[in-house]
Amino acid sequence: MMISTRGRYALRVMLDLAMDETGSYVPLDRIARREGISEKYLESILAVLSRAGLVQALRGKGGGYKLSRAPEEYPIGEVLRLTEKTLAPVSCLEAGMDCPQAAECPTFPLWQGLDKVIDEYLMAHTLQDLLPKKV
Amino acid sequence: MMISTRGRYALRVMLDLAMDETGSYVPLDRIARREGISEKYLESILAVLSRAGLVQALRGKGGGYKLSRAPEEYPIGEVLRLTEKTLAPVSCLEAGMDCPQAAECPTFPLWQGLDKVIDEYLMAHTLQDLLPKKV
DNA sequence: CGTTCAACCTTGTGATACAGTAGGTTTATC
DNA sequence: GATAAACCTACTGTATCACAAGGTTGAACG
Repeated sequence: MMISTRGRYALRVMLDLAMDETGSYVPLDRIARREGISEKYLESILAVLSRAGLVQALRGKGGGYKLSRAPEEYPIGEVLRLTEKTLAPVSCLEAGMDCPQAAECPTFPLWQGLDKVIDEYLMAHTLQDLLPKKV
Repeated sequence: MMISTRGRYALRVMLDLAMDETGSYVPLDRIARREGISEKYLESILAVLSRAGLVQALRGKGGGYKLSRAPEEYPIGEVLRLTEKTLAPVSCLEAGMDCPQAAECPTFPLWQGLDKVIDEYLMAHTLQDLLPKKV
């Protein structure tokens, strides 16, 4: 499968933070408990999200994590691209790949098309779309 | 990535056979040489395709493999589904999974949608679409 | 100033899948 | 009966995943 636990956790954590009304920092252990995810593993995921600026982190007492933007400003694809090694459906399309036989490979256009379909889908939805609507 | 060398090889082999005009059986070593794929590894892939009836195999002298249908009757998705462990983008959607929390999981519909998009794409194209058109 | 809380950083580990290898067995054809 | 080919079983090195352990730095509060 293409999207591992890592990426799925990342998405759930972002949603968790988005649902936190208060706007103050939420500590790691509370997120982990709410989502039922291993603290230590979650830490490594949040580190990435924090370094990339998707969440703001604050150390020390009263610290934790919170979103740095509004939920509708996070395309799902952006979250996943950070936490997954790649979103490409085949290795031919990965970052520094540039297969030299791509030009004459009869299957290459197929993979490009698949990649496009996936990317468009993931970039078309934002965190906001996944939040339970309160009516 | 979601589609491994295994599935890509399978597709290339099917195309290789589709381009073989003669209609007679093509031995493994010739396919392997033409496609630049390890003979032994390819063998395990063709075994699956043969057992599933996508190709016909003949043993002994003059034997080999050939397609059992016309190229336009092979959706790409069918070939890949056989050779890949799964085409599901997340483990939540895999065969005997049925995550018990699926109902309340806010991300579940997203994965269902992604799965649908991928499946539709792969089932909409056939081997025929990938054959170089002779004008 | 020192204690506490919490993020940050480095390292290790068991399980699994992937890609390929090795060698023998059966089945057609000539 | 020799040969060509598919078929079958088992092994191996590499990499990634999902986590665990333990220590370090930094912010707040009494």
